[in-house]
Amino acid sequence: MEAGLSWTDERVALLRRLWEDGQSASKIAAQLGGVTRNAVIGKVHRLGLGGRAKAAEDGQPLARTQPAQEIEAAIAVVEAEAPEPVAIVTHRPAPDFPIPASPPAPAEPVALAVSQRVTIMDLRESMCRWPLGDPTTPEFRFCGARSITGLPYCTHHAEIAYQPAAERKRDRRVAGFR
DNA sequence: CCCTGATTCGC
DNA sequence: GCGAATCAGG
Repeated sequence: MEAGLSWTDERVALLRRLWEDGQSASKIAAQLGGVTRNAVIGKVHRLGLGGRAKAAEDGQPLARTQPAQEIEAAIAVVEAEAPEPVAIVTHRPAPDFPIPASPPAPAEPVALAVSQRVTIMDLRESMCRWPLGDPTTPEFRFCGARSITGLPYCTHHAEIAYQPAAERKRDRRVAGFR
């Protein structure tokens, strides 16, 4: 996949998604990889975009949790890839999702029996969509383990994403972003 | 000086 | 069509 970078349908779909989300050109460029912000801006104009929900110009990007954005971006790509409209899971993570930018722990001894790590290109409907790493880098991956049927996550990450309110209120969100 | 998008124009 | 260089602005 790291072959000839160009404006493939997938990359254009991701570009559209992120741009309309209010992401800056430089951030989009970083996320796409292999292109500069100028390239992104140029493409945006050629696509006839250009106007979007102003809010990120000098303020913050439109809210929404980070994971939600990555997941939506992934879904956008998956949709672009799919030959025909398949039933796509449009789950929204819990409001108080763990923060991706600063993982609880730097690294752990890899006790992960469930984690293949896949890029956006290899992510399939049956795979866990849990984001791993910094989405602004090319190293960004998804968990990729077998997801629970009907849910976007594997058993492990589903536990984190769907914490019962009862347990959650007593900060039981140790599992963090791994 | 950091960043933002907009425009131009050689390729 | 593409994107570096450049411009204008915060």
